[in-house]
Amino acid sequence: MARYRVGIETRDRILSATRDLLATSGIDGVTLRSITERAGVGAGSFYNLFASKDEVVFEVVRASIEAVDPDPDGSGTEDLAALVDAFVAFMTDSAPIARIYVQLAVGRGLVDPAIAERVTRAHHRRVARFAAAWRRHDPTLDHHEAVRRAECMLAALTGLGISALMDQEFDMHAHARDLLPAAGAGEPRDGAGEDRRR
Amino acid sequence: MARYRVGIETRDRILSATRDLLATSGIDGVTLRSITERAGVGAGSFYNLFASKDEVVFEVVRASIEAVDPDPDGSGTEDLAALVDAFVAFMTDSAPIARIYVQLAVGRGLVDPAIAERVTRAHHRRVARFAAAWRRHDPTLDHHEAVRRAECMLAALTGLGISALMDQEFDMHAHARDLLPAAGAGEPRDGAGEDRRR
DNA sequence: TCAGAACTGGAGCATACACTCAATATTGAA
DNA sequence: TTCAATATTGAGTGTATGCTCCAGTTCTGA
Repeated sequence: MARYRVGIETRDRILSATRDLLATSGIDGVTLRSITERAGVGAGSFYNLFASKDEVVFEVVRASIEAVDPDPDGSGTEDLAALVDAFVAFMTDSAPIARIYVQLAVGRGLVDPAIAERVTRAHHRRVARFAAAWRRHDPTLDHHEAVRRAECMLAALTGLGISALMDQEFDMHAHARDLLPAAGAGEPRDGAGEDRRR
Repeated sequence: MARYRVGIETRDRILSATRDLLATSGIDGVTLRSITERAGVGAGSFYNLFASKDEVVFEVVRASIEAVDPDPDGSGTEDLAALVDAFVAFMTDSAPIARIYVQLAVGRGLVDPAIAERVTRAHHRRVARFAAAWRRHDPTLDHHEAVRRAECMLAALTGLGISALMDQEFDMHAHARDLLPAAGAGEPRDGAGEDRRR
């Protein structure tokens, strides 16, 4: 059944109230009451427009993550530094959204198989992008080694991101830079093989 | 106040019931009711022995972490490999409890300041231990550089641990080994920049 | 103009949860 | 044996949640 104009406006108000609450109070700050109060709407109106509370939360998070994708077109030419910078930018510049994302991915992904599935798929896409960038950086790497380095790099970035979300003083950017291979060399500074400098 | 023998036994039953529930049903499966039912104890007895539900959950997680500590007495002689192995052992061998730990630390630590405080304190202790091990490994490192390496290493381990919890196929041990400095060398294989040695 | 679809608020439902308390029983040192 | 300290019980309290229901209002297009 087609929506009337007022219905669409109400829907937008609810989405925007949810977005604000997620940013300011985290995932636990979002209750049906807080949403409807902030949106200035009754519970009945809410359920006239959304099937459940989760539906509106997922919709907001989905839209927010899409909004900060560094390469939504998938042009596939970005280098390692750009990928790392994009990750750092998401974690630091979009901290409130990043916080929600991490809470959903880790806090609920470890419990809810449906969420785990979504998170794992996104993770594998990211690993593939990092691995491709590794091979552009050093064409002698075989596939497995590139994937391995990508996984280690992403793991380190994830851990650093969590540190940054926990501790406002933490300089994620400085730490993340050290994960990159030394400038001009074909060798990584991070977790690869032997000590090549001797 | 000293406990009577029966009180200590009841306490043990509660701890063990909580541990079982955490392992089998995850953090959401642990309610006061489920704990007391499984332990065969009234709610009042529970609160005679523990201040809150959280307290008993934290205690179980703390004990599980301590159980894999390579140097419980704090003699300060453990090397990097032992620390890394302990972290990996906790994440893989005690996966159910590790899952709880990560959910608590990340899922709730990003929201609840009291939990954030605990997590941050534990994190700093861990950084200090890793940094000390770095300096034992390579006495020429200055304090800051050792801390930096410790932070990067722990961040990477955290990220790898999350991957391992999400994906049962993920070989955390293999990845974690690559974070260690090459055997016999004073140089790290991981994210330590060469530029700092000039 | 107006039928009927879409929308509205908010009281109230069912449920779940952590936690309290006052009465009663058990323990163990002296 | 005494008795203060400790342990135990479980119905009850207070609070919070997501969601339903529905009588009344507003909107829209034919």
